[in-house]
Amino acid sequence: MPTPTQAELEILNILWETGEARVQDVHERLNKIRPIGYTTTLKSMQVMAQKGLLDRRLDGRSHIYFPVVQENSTKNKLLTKFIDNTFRGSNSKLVLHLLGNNRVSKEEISEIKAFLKQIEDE
Amino acid sequence: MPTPTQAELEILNILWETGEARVQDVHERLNKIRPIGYTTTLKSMQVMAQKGLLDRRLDGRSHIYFPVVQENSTKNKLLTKFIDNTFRGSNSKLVLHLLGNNRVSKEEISEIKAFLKQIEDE
DNA sequence: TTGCATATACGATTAATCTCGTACATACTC
DNA sequence: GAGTATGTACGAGATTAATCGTATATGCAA
Repeated sequence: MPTPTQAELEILNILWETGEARVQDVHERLNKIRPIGYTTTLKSMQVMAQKGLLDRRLDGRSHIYFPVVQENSTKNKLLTKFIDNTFRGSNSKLVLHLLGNNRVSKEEISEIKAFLKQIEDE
Repeated sequence: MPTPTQAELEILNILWETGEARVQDVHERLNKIRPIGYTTTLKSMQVMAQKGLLDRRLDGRSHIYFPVVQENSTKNKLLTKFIDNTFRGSNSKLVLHLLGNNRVSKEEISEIKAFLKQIEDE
């Protein structure tokens, strides 16, 4: 299972959210964020299908694409790799760095606390 | 201030730890982790100096390199970018994902809790 | 002074990613 | 049927990152 590149992850994020979509739909959403050509989006999705990240089915003249790889495991891989590279594999270093330096909202801190409590209870 | 690439970050991590080092020293440490040619390390460090990530001074026939960019702010940038790309900018999503899926040791969880408490007390 | 060890400098190559142009095919409309 | 809109397929260019070979310089030892 290959890991997605930057641009591919953007597409996956859209498809994980919508479940499935035509190239046109994906392209419209991408294009709202940054200028990008239609054939660029198309090509990316074709490559992704070829890599096994996506699959597709015919619908009239066009294809409908959907993710093959799971959001959870994919992001986990990316996260692990990032932590290895940047924080030498230390999970807590990452979290402390985040909490200590970035502006993390109170809501976010509450969420984290609640989650820790939940883990604790198990 | 440019952000370091993958390979550059490896070098920075060494230099942040040691403060400064000769190419030879950096190369030895890199080479323990993965096979890499001496001139590759050298070239990377030259490029980094040229980019402003490192600076250097002469010491006999060789150069001694040291970081210009700070560890904290550099990792913060990388982290922010990663969260934007992977978790659409949500800090808590990242943390919940991490705690929920990766194996995080009890020690690490304790560290995180202690840090949260510390923040709370402010 | 010859030769080896240790440096630097610099160019070139390779690979991956991202990008888009162009060529086609197909369907719908006038 | 001609023209337009909407698709796909495919190849090729641009950029960036990473790698290493080769050419040189310099100091030291035999």
